[in-house]
Amino acid sequence: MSDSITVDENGKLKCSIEYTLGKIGGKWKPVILWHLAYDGTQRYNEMRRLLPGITHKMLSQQLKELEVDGLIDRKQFNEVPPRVEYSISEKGLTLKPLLEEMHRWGTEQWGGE
Amino acid sequence: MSDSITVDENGKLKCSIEYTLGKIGGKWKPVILWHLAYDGTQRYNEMRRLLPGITHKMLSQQLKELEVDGLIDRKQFNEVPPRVEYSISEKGLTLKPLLEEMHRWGTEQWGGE
DNA sequence: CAGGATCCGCGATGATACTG
DNA sequence: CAGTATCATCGCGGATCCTG
Repeated sequence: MSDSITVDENGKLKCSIEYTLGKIGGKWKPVILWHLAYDGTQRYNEMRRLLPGITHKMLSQQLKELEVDGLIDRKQFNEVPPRVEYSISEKGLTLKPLLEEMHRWGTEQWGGE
Repeated sequence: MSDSITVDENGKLKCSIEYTLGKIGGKWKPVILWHLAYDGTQRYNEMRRLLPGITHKMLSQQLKELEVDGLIDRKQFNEVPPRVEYSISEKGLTLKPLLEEMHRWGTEQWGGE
């Protein structure tokens, strides 16, 4: 059973795995989604604490992309001081099995080498 | 339920999801593993055909890393011309649920936006 | 055929300063 | 507090040539 391959608007070949990688690939997104899915709603600075090593720029950039892709929700309160809460979206919840598999495999293999 | 966080030898924080990303993260590895897992054993040049757009360097590099990590097997035949066959390993097979989830999610979401 | 070695550009990422 | 803007850097990945 091979994957179905198609061609995108730029002539680049894509398969559904590449599509998934495009949405949640990279160093931070799976971890961000994991925290929001299993630790629940978080404020911006709380996210920073959950992701040691991430920079301001990366965090806001990744959050923005995830929001644009509809995988997380952003709720802004117009208070002083400002407050913004991030949470997993309905669509983001469909990633739970994938995130769980990533977590399970990592936990299982860790140290087994 | 939060992920357990530990510290690696360099002082960098890692969780099991980051561990997984370290092993199969990146642009090519999941797709390579997918083909070997579902299309079966492939020769080097067959892999190239299955991965349109990948360069020589990237393919051999990724294959080498996957082999070192024990996720794929490399079988070399000392013939002329040379022949090398790559296949998914026992350990690599444990990634099947993860690969299937990546494939399933990508297929499901594709076009749904 | 199956790769290794080398050079190099650019996008991803980081550091820092600034703002509503 | 929750970002944005700007500049610097670093290494991923591509192009090319070479080899057993």
